[in-house]
Amino acid sequence: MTSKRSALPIPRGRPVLSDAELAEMRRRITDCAQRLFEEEGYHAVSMRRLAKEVGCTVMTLYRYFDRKIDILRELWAHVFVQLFDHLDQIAQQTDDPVERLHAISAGYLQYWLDNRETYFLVFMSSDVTQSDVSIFVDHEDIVQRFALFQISVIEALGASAEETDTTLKAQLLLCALNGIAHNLVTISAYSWLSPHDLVQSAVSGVLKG
Amino acid sequence: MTSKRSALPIPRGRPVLSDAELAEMRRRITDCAQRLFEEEGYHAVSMRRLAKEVGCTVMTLYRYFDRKIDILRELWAHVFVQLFDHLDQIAQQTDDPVERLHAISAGYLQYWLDNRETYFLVFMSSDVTQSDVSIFVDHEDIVQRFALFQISVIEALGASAEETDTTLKAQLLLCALNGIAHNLVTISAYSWLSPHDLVQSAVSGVLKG
DNA sequence: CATTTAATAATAACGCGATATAATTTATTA
DNA sequence: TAATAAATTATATCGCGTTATTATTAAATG
Repeated sequence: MTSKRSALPIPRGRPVLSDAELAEMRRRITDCAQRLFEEEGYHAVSMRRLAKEVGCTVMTLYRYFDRKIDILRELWAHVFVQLFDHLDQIAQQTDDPVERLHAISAGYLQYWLDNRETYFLVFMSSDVTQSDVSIFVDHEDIVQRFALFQISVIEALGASAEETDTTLKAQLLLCALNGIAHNLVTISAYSWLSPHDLVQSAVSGVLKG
Repeated sequence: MTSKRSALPIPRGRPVLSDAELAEMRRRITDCAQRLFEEEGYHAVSMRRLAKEVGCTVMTLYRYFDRKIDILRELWAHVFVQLFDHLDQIAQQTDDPVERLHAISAGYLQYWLDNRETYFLVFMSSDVTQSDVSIFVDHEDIVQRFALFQISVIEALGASAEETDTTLKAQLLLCALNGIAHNLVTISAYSWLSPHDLVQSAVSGVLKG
């Protein structure tokens, strides 16, 4: 069936933006935003300024994004793609499963320590008032890539792995890594032990605990 | 020696605010701010509004605090005092060191899960631009109270404890707990396993890893 | 081409955090 | 009490995110 039963409303006037057109303009905006945010920081770049750089009005920005923070959220996907591409590369460089788990864990943490600004943008820029912001809701494909950790945990545990066990261990490892990153980045004045030792200990705890 | 060698500048006019006066006014402001922030949220309360409630002008607020966020930072100390008073109470309820470590760890996490808004205020309200904000720099007394975790780790490990080892383990445990809290609070839409299991696993990993 | 409808621009406005400046009040000394 | 210097007020300003309104432009149809 290609035709509907009831009469279709005859299209008049300028048509609504196609998905492609919509995506293209959103891409133009986020590309520009990414460059500016990285160069000058999220808060330093105003919507007025971004509009000028994109070559449109502020109102047009608000047609494609409800809020400024939504433009940033769009960039988070880019960040995680880059991060996990990097981790995949690391994972390929060793055949020993335990060593591999250590390597990607260390790589994950190092990424955030090497990109503090990005960490702030991803994990600390949500508005306090909108409490229930969940970062990954709109990006199922990104969530999928976190499976790398559970897979690596399973392989590192070998035959001794149980189903629910590995989910728990993988989630805990991720929480621990995020916690280490968060503390080292935000409470930088405190005399933390080396990231290397903390990661090593976290992985060991997951494997032996 | 009570007198200085060079001539003291003769004090004329209204004297500078004493430390006590300064502290009192700061206290008046933070008391009022705490009430308002808890009732309506940090961003919902403007400096103009806060000034009106305190009974002064906006300019006076800015005399006692450089920025709005500094008023909030002052409240963080209150939060941690309350939290650790609670944890001390928990710690007293059991004699078994391992059980005690589990209990305070669970209590620490539960506090943040029960006070999500507070968690946001403490851990997620720093401005992205001022990257190097370290939360605890000004509150050495608060830092001290985190020693509860290392002490508990040492007691739980018993004779097998080594010096540097316990520092590492205590730091890792705190990172893991903060990571769990952060993930569960901010990425609430994801299907995390239960906080109880995550904490239990984190503590086990620290003790056995 | 005329009509229609969506996209965009242009403009103004609101409350916000923050800053600057000029009164005015307050608490001290001579 | 007069002079003085700090605290405070009053007021204006700035750029910000965001919203609203109105005019203009662009792309389709008949």
